[in-house]
Order: sequence, then structure tokens, then C-alpha cells
Amino acid sequence: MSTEKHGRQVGRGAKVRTAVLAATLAELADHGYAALTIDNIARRAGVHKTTIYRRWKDRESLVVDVLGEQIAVDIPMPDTGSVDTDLRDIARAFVAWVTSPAGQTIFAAIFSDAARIPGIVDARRQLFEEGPRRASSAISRAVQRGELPPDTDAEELIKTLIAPLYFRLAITTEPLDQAAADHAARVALAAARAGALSSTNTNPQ
Amino acid sequence: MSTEKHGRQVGRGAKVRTAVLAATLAELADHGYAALTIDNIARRAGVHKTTIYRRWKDRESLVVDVLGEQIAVDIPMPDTGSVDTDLRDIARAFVAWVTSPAGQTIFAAIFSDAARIPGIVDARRQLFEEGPRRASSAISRAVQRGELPPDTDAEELIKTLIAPLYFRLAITTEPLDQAAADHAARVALAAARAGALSSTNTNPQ
DNA sequence: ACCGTATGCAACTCTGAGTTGCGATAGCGT
DNA sequence: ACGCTATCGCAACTCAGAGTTGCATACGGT
Repeated sequence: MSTEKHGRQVGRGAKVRTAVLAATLAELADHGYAALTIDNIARRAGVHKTTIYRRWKDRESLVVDVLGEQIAVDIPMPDTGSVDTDLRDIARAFVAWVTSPAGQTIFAAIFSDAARIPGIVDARRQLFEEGPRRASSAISRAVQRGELPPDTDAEELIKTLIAPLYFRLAITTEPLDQAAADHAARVALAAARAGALSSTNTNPQ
Repeated sequence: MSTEKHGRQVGRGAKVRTAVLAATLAELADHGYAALTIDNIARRAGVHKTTIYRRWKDRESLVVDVLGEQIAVDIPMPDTGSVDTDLRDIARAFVAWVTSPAGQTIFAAIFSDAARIPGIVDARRQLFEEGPRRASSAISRAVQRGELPPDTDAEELIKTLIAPLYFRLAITTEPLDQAAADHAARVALAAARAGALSSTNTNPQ
């Protein structure tokens, strides 16, 4: 991926690349996208400014590259045999990732002005659509077990689960901890059991 | 409010101030905070750069001033006699405001790198805490009518109502329309009726 | 009509983006 | 171990935007 030309001279390049990406992420976490300077990144990476410009077209390309590598959110999908605990585990895993240093940095970056870079918006949407899609199997198992109404919309349920957690993260200063995750799971479950998350939500009441 | 010093020379000053604030908002909407230049604002306002610097300390002060004036979210609190319609109206009003040109600009600004300005974070939090607080009377009326469990947490209910809407706004590309508002109202109501939004949520199940 | 104040204007400094040419060096194959 | 070559360091640029200053001018209230 890196030096696709001849496969030569890989060692040095790889080291520089790693150092610059790490430095960029750190700078992004510390000062945000608007205050991101190439000189600072270069200094932090122990590399000269021109070296960065030789490997990346401009600031945007560098940021896209960094976030593209970091945006893998491997939340393991549980199968505990019960929706209650499945949903709870998903919510807890989301909270754990989002409050981790890496998660916090990614989030801050994704919701900074870096979001004006076309590639970033897509990555963000994809990030939040992958989870609900992957979780749908857990929901359909719950439906088969009779724990949820048969017409439950899996993606809608997961979004209902995540939304209040994300709301806390982005807006409120309330703590985002395990208790919050458990509470969100209870709320989403209650709504689903009441049939408010059916896929045919065109006919209200 | 504006020229508190002697009350003199108000006419010109007020016009300039208005023009600059409007231009700043427009530039913010068009290019975001990171790409906000004083020269562009000045040109757009038909004013010279130095004039702006004489009235505002720097770019940050200007942005704080603009957002401070615009951040009034007067969502009228309904009293229809039923929680169903009360919640639905609140959700619809929120959606209407958030999808209006003014609302969109404010939102974009509030979630740009402008959020690194200390004053903006406070304003944002306040913006989202005022709603739930104001809505609590509607909820307590519903509790008194017996429509909701007696220990329902009013603020939690409103947050549960808003969160999925906000999630759509910030993440998903799904449309944020009246149907979405109604759906959110139904979900929040179902959770509340199931007792998942009680203020004593320390004991689950 | 007058006076004071705010605005327009030009010319500055400073910082950071992005570029270029050249010399130094580190890693690869042999 | 040694040479070859791509990559890196360095210095010196251009360009744009933040923020400042001194002076001339136009506006608005009395």
C-alpha cells in the first residue's frame, strides 16, 4: 500500500509514515482541526515539514489518511441468549470505545471542521451505519425467541439504543458510563417491547 | 445594550454591527468556522477590516457575539391536554427549528471547531438543557392526569425524545421531517409508559 | 453649520500553508 | 562490506490571512 512503486526502500518510509500519522492524531486531539499546523506535526513526529508534503498532498489528505486508519470500530456483537443482556453489552461496548482515548480523539476530529472534508462525512456515516447493520442478527434472534414483536426494526432499535448515549457525548456534560449504557438499553428495550420500533411505522397509534 | 457609553452616534454603529453579524453568520454557514476570514466578512458586510477589529477583539469574540444573539431557541411549550400530542408537538417544533436555515447555520457553527471557544460550549449545553427544563411542567401535568408513571423523570423523557432526532441530524443522512418527529414521540412515550424513564433508575428491571 | 466620533484606507508585522533546489544519508541489493 | 538511489533535512522562497497603527474623511446628532 505504501510504496507501491518498486517495493524498495520500505523501512524508512514506513517509520516516517507511522510517526507522522501518530503525531497528527495527537495534535488533532490536543488542538483540533482548525489549529492543526504542519509545522507542529513535523516537530512532534521528529520529521521535517517538506517530508510531510512529499508524502501527502496537503493537510486534508493527511487528515483523511489518519482518520481512515483509525476509524475501525470493532465492537464485538454479543450472543448471550437474551436481548436484555445483548443490548446491554452492545451499549456498554459503545460507551467503552467512545470514552477510550482513541475513541475520544476520533470523535473530536469527526465533529470538528474536518467534517467539511468530503471523505470524512462518508466515513462518519459509514461508522454509524455499520453498527446497526451488524447488530441486526442479534435482534432477529430475539424476535425468533419471542422476546420482541415480530415486526421489530433491528436498525431502528440499535439507533434508539445509541442515540441517547451519543447525545450525552455530544451535548450534555452528564457522565457517559456503564450506568448510562444500562439505562439506554432498558429504554430501548421498553420501546421495542411496546411495539414502537416496528418496521411498519407508517400507521401511528 | 449596544453603545452604552454615551448613547451618542448610535445610528451608524448599529447598522455596522448588524451588517457584520449577519455577514459573519452567512460566512459561517457557507464555509464553516475554520475557513472564516475577517476579510471575507468585511467584504460581505460592505465594511472595512479595521472597522471589525475596532468593534471586536478578535475572530473568537465576533463568533461568540454572533452565536450569542442567535442561540435563542424559542420552542413554544404546548398544553394540549394529552401527553401524546404534547410530546409530538415538542418534537415537531424541534425538527422545524433545526431544519430552518437559521437553525441549520447555528447547528453547523456549534459543532464546528468554534466549539473550542469556551463560551460556545456553555451556550450549547445551555441550549439543550433549557428545553428539557421548560418541558417538565407538561410532563408533571401528564403524571397528574395518570398518563405516565408517577416517578417519571421529565428531563430524561425529553432527552429521550430529542436524542434520536439529534442523532439523525448529526449522523445519519435520513430525512429529518415530521414523520421522524412523530416516530420519536411514540418511542419516548412507549419507554415512559413502561416505566423505563423513572427518576429512581438505580434499580433496573 | 459644526463638532466629535466612527469609518475608510494604506502600510505594516507575523504566522502558517505550500513549493523548490540542493546537499546529506540511510537502506537496499550485491 | 560497498555502492546506488530513493528519501530526508535544510534553507529560502511565495502567498494568504490575522491583527495593528496612523492619518484622512464622512457621517450623525445638536
